[in-house]
Amino acid sequence: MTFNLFNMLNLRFIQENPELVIRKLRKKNFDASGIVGQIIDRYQRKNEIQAKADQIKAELNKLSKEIGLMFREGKTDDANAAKEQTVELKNSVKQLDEEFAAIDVQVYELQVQLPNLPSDLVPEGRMAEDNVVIRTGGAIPDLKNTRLPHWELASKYDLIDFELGVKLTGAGFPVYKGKGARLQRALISFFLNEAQEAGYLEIQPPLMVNAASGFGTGQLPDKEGQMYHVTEDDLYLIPTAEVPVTNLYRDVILEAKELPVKNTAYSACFRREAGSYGKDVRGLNRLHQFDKVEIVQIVNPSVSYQTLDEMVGHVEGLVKKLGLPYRILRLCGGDMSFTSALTYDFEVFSAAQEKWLEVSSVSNFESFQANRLKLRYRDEQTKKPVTAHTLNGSALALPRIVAALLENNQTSNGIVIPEVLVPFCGFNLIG
RNA sequence: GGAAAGUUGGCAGAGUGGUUUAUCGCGGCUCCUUGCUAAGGAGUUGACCGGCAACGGUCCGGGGGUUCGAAUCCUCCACUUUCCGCCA
Repeated sequence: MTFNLFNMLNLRFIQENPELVIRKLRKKNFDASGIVGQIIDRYQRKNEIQAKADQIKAELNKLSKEIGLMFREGKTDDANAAKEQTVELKNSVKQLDEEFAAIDVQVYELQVQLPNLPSDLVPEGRMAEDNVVIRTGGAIPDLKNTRLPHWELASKYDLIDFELGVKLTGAGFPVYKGKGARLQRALISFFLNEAQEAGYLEIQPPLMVNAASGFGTGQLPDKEGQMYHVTEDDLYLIPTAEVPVTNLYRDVILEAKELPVKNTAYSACFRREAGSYGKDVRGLNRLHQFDKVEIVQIVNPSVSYQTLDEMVGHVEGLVKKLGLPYRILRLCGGDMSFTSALTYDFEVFSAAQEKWLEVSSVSNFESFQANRLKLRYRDEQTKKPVTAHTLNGSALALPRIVAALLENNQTSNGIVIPEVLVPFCGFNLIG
């Protein structure tokens, strides 16, 4: 579920802690030594230019005011003489402003190249194999040799029609039918109810967003190719509800007492998955359109790691209630997303494919996203705006959950529906 | 799709070239009053950048321009609202 974002570290923090930034990013296998040095150099130059420009602007402002007074008092000659003085100052300001704008772009371009700093809890490592399993739960069922993969079960019980989806749209857009469709609806309701009970406010967001929103969460400009783009109206289909929900708080200063903000949203998610064809795309394993319930929190920085644990606990509760065998991984430096400070992935075991499937990714972004979003809260003591911490996680994404449910719960009588879902879908067996 | 009007601080809403340092109000905050009492009075009130600070600079939808000086004039763009048309 990881979807790379593209936000940024605070400049002043980099300036004050260059060694720390370099050391921490080494864990993400990122050599920041060059960029950090350049940023500090450019940033310093930028500040020098601003100081100079500000000083000249102050003089100009003062002069303009005086000229106004002279005209009013009829001292036309004095005024015209003063006018001539402004010419040179204006030229200097123009030159400095241009230089400032250019260097500002340079700093920004360097700044956005730096990934978020990983938390100290992040394990060393380069790839998925280096992720650390921190917890496992549930029992892997002992299925007979007659076990079927979910795409065959979907066809056998007429739950999901992949070919019809191809006819209507294309690969990766399945059609859910009958009990297959009702199971989808039941899962969505179950996940939303659980989130509501955990204190999350339910949001029903637009499924299309404008470029400003795509930019706010960082899909743009870097990941443009991953989103479906409606060029006629310049809108993007959302790849996750995280985009509209997080953007609710773009350019917002919250009151301290409003924290924590806890939002949940169901949405269809659309991903082009460009370049990811090949293995692991069979059946429900990787789709262009899928359903997901997302949870998002905006919190005071002092409690964000506590919140992360709470969110992991929430997701763990869901997979437990569904009776699926699962494991929780703490992602290593090399496997984390660009924006995350600490990420836990949830995987469920799909017993016919005999594979662990990622069904959730829960991350603390600390202030990395909030910096880009200009999402702040007003500190109760100082009354000044402070960058908030943001976290989000899938709770949960449906397709792989369905895959695992179908495969793990198959019996000679049919597919047994987990008890928690029965009130939502109205049946306990697909037979 | 056609036409018109708009976009100013948390909200509302003035401001058509120079004490605008953006009016007044509401809301918020602080204090006072507690015989105007489901009230009254006084004061205060944004963000961003630089600076230890004093302070300076920037911001009136966005970009460009005119001017000694722009919320105000010119220009391009975006968005919103209303009416007409269409329509779940």
